[in-house]
Formats: sequence, structure tokens, C-alpha cells
Amino acid sequence: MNDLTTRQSEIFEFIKKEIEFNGYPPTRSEIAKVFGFKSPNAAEDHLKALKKKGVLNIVSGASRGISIVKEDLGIPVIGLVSAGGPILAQENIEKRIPSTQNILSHGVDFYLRVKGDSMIEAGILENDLIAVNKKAQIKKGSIVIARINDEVTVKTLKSISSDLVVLQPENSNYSNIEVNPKKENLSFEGTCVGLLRDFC
Amino acid sequence: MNDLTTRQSEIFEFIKKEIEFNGYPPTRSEIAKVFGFKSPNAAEDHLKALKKKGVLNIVSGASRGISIVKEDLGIPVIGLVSAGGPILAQENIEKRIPSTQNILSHGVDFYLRVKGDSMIEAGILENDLIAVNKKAQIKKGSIVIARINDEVTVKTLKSISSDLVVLQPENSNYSNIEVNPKKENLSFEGTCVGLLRDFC
DNA sequence: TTAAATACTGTATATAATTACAGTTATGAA
DNA sequence: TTCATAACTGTAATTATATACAGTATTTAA
Repeated sequence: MNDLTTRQSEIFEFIKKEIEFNGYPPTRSEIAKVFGFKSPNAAEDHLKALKKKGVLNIVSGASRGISIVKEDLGIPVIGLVSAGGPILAQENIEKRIPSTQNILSHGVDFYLRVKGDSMIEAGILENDLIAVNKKAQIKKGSIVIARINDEVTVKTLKSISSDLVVLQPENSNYSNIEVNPKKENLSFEGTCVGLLRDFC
Repeated sequence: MNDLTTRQSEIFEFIKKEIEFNGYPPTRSEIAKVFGFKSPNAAEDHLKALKKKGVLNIVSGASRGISIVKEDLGIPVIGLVSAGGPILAQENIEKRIPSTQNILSHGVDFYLRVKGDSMIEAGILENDLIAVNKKAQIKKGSIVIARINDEVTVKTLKSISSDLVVLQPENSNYSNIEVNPKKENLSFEGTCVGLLRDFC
């Protein structure tokens, strides 16, 4: 229900930019003028389409009564991960942090609250929030969020091959975790791309 | 030039809330209705006053042509601190991070980029950004940003009295710093209230 | 004390803006 | 083929909106 046509995207982007730049939305005539429409009704038609597709709200009768539908709930913060189910399951979401501006440079899919002290030598302390990107390439040396037999853990990926994956805690009191992905259930939830610590 | 009267503040706050809530600014009539004015001209007068005081932009002729003047440049990120001068001097500002939403719970006056490894055992690594609050009470045990004879340093405040201040690095390779505030120039730039790390 | 600013009422009007209705043309799916 | 959707032109009417002008009363700064 949210695949806009090329033209609709152009109109939608223009409206967003206008709101950003002027502080208020454009009128039908203003849209028409910018796109070279000879009738404000062309803009009206586009607005109706964008409303129908759920990306705009239109308040009838109000001048400039256009607003952007924001489905952006914020970036979820994952506390304890319940066994089974996906990490992003509703019951795992502790709260959400507005994603209004990307303070961290990579895309952040979710924040994970750190349990335990296995990563303190990498400067990752208990209760820190690590910013996780789900799609960033999993590679040697990066800090990964791994799931081993339904247990979620944050470790440095030391080596990876088809029958041996070595996960290294950054705490000399702990030993490396060696997993054979053919025998055990191993998956990667993502890569650590940042960290937030909130002193309170 | 920016001291609004009580009434003007009410109007100004209302306009901000309307923009936040509806996505577009109110009309004169809408303002008048909410405040019980019997004439839209009362709203017009207020808008003119708010424009004159520099907190609003009004685009003449445009319906709802009201926008908030934003002086908010974002929270400064301080890189290297040049000797002398205040920490927030222009030349020290590396960039600014939009303060659209307070991710961290305390007020953040600026971010300071960490140099060196003196705090690694507190999970503060080189190049991390520590969030600094200038006004939070300086107390024993908190991580403070101190200035000793024009040198800025981040340490844990171990003890404080009129003739001895002990600053403790969180790295066993370093020794405590002892300062006599009567003999040396010591000031506190603020308290660490958070941390941002951006893996890149 | 005197002018300027604040905070309104009341009226009126030009124009800004929404939006319906009637069409045209092109494209892709049933 | 035929119908729905997309992307417009063109016209026009209702209503939404900005905003000027003329007042009044109160408060505040010079």
C-alpha cells in the first residue's frame, strides 16, 4: 500500500522539503506552479492519491492542511531477550528512542542493553546500549550480536569458517566461545555500530 | 529583544504545539478561538509582536505563513581544546549534533571528544564522545571535566577539599593527579553525564 | 507625565485556497 | 477489449484567511 509512483514520490518529497524549509506545507497552487501544472487540480489529484496510499494526512477545508504521516515509532531498545522468537518481538522492546536525527553515522536498527561484563575491555559496560545494524557485513574483528541456540550474546568475531566460529569476549576472565554452526544453531542478529551510555 | 510577555509566551507556545501536533501552523482565527478572542485581529497583533521580537517569521499573504525562528544550532562537539580561552570557543567546535531529542536523560551542554586512554577501565575509550553537563553538581565519585592550568582532562573526582583535589585516571598505568587549588589554576568544566561511541 | 507598548473588540474586504465537476490521454492489468 | 489508475487541463464556486482601519483600556518605560 506504500509504493508511490515516480511522480507521486516527487510530489511527496517536494512537500516534505517545503515543510522543512518554510515551516508550513504548500498549497495546491504552489505545488502546481513548481511542477508546471496548469491547474491546481492536478496537485489536488496527487494529494488524494498520496492520502489514499497513507503517506499524507489531509484536513478538509483547512488551507495547507497537509501533514506527513509518520510511521516512525523510533528505534527500539531491546532489554532482556526472551527465549525463542525474534529479537525484535514486541515483548522484548523496553522503549523506543526517537530516530529524528542519526547521531550515529551508520544505520541503527535497534539498541541492545548490555548484560554482564564480558566486553568491558572493549569499553562496553553492563547496561550500556549498543547500537546494532542488522545488515552490515559480518566480518572478522567486528563486534557482533550472535544467537547461539536461542541465547543472544555480544562478542568480537575472531574467526569464521563453515565448521568453526570463534567468538571472543573482551574480558580476560572469560574464554573464547567456539561454535560449530553445523551442529549448533548459530545466527547473527547484527553488528555493533555504536554505543550509548547514559549516566544516571 | 527576546523577553516575551506572559501572554505572548502563551501564544508562542500554542503555535509551537499546533505545528508539532497538526504538522502546520494555526490561522489567526484558530488562535483567537482557542484564547477566547472575539476578533482575529487580536491574534494578528500578537503575531506582529512575536515577529517584532524575532521569534516568529510571518510570510505576508500566505495562509498559515507562520514559522518558528530556530536559533538552535545543535549541541557542540569539542575536539582538541586550544590553550587559553573558554572550552566552548568557536575554534574548538568540531561540529554540532542536532539536539532534536534528548537521547540522554540529563541536559547535555556539549560533547567532548576523548583523547588518550586514561579512562579505559571506566569504559571510556579514545575518540568516544562524552556528554557533558556544565551545571550538574561536582561530587566525589563522578567523572568530571577538569581544567588544570589551561589543560583540559577527564578524570574521576576522588576527593575534594579546599587545599587538595585528587583526580583519578581509570587506568592502572597512570597515577592520581593531586592538585592544590590554592596554588594551581583549577576549574571544572562539567560532569560527564553520558557517552556516545560511533564505530566507523 | 506622556508616549509607546500591550491586549484586546468590532467591522470589513480583498484575496488565498480548497475542491467539486467535466474532460483528455496514456498505461497496464483482468 | 475494457476497466481502473495515473497524470494531467480548464473552469468555477464556496469558504478560509490575512489583514487593514478604527476604537478602548491598561500597563510600562523614558
